[in-house]
Amino acid sequence: MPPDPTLPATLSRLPDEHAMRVACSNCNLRELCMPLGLSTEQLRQIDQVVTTRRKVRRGGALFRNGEAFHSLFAIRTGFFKTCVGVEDGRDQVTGFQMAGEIIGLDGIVNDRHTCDAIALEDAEVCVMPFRQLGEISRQVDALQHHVHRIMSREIVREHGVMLLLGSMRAEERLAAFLLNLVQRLHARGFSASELVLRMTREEIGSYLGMKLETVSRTFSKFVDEGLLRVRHRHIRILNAQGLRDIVNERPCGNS
Amino acid sequence: MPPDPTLPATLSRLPDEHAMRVACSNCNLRELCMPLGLSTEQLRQIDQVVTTRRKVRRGGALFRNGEAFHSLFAIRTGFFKTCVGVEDGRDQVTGFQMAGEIIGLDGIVNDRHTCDAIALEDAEVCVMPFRQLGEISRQVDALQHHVHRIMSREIVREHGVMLLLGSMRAEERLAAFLLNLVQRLHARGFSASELVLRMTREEIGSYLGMKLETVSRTFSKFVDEGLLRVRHRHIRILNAQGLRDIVNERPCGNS
DNA sequence: CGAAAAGTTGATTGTCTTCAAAACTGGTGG
DNA sequence: CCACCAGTTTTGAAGACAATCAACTTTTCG
Repeated sequence: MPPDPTLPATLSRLPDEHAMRVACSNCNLRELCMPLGLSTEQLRQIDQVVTTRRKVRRGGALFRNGEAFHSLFAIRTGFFKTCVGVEDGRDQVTGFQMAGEIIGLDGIVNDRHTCDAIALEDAEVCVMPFRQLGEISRQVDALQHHVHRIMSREIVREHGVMLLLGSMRAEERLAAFLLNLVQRLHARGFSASELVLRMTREEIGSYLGMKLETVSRTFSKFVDEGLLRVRHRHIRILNAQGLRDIVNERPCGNS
Repeated sequence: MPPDPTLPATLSRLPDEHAMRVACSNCNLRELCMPLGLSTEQLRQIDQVVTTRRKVRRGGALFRNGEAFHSLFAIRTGFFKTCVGVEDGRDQVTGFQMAGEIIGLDGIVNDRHTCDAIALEDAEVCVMPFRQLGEISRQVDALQHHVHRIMSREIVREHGVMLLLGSMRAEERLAAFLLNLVQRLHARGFSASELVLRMTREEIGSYLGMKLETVSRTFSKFVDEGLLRVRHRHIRILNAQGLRDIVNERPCGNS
């Protein structure tokens, strides 16, 4: 099946100025996307994994449910959400992705994407054709293992989300969400206590399995308790330990 | 790393009568675990992926959170649950696995398992040392792709669970769960309308993010509505379309 | 058989959703 | 520059759904 022309993901592409010269070996995000401790020869091979880059405007789709799968994408800049939609209108955000993270793993199993990847701000990604990735990972052990680790990490992350959705209450969910977000941002050189949300309350709610009103109320509650300062999408964490306590303290020892 | 003797998963091992002769090439489950359409030469190589088998008694652990990761496991017989536990006692079942399914993918990322795999009935698994799997998949393209597909399938499955946990109500969750279970059993030659649950109401509840009482009540409701016949763990589906309608019908068109 | 585990059912409570209204934000164009 | 509008966010009140607490039954297994 050719991609549906009524929903051209290409609309969201910015004009590629020129064929952009890309090389992982020079990339400052390499330590996030690629295995460490490679020889110069291996680095040279790795450079062949990424052929091109692609820009996606805010609101645009990197790929959509149903589209043919060809490549994984490494996020260079910007912020994405992935969501699975159901024909009946139900919609679930399955994750938020930022620089250095890999997106598109869902498409491998059936050569077809099974979720939408939407840019929450103007973004640029490295395109990694999956065929080439497989070929080169057959030559570079470290790359093969790296691909396995990335997929395993995603599985483990989703276990965490299942724990969150299956057994936490609204406050615990939001606290865990904020701590996770700020920790990932911190690992990328941003503040450990301040963050700007790239997503709406509704998107947060969809991810956390709660309604946008509940998200908003819970933010307000945290503010009242002196845990956060919230101004629109700008969040400052005033008491990180307090948030951690909310996540970990079982209110009454139940499962 | 040798297995930690303080947490001997080996306790649950049944005595291996002899070194069991194992060969995927003769296995009747091969089509579930392994790629299709292999040459005889490739089949010969694949036979080296599985070195041994291992038995696990009902209630025993195939592996536990924190144990060193060495191998993936293909289930030959029996039924498992995987669950992530938190020190504070919270516990979430992340999946139920049956014959032909692969278990242990969570351990790849940090060379350490991050969940428990517990046998819900006496079981036997094929041990696939991950190192060998990587080596052989470098030689057999189809195997490499197969491993990628297995991991991707798990990611997609978990997306489905997130959708379930994040946006469905109790009845929808249980209906979806039963349909999924019976569909997988049917694919293995069992009835399309009858099944025996291997897990308790509490385990179902943990997986579906609801309490055991709610699981029980929802079963009763389905019985009242003529959708099921339930006797203990023996379930007969009387109206599969009715269950599908419950999953798909949005009660009032919301998200 | 007897004890422990698993399952059912009822009554009550609590959390989150729903519905509703108002305030705020940011971008557009007069 | 300001008014305006759509989208987003906050907050309140009422209601729904599932959790909790509790009692009892049934099943399983040593």
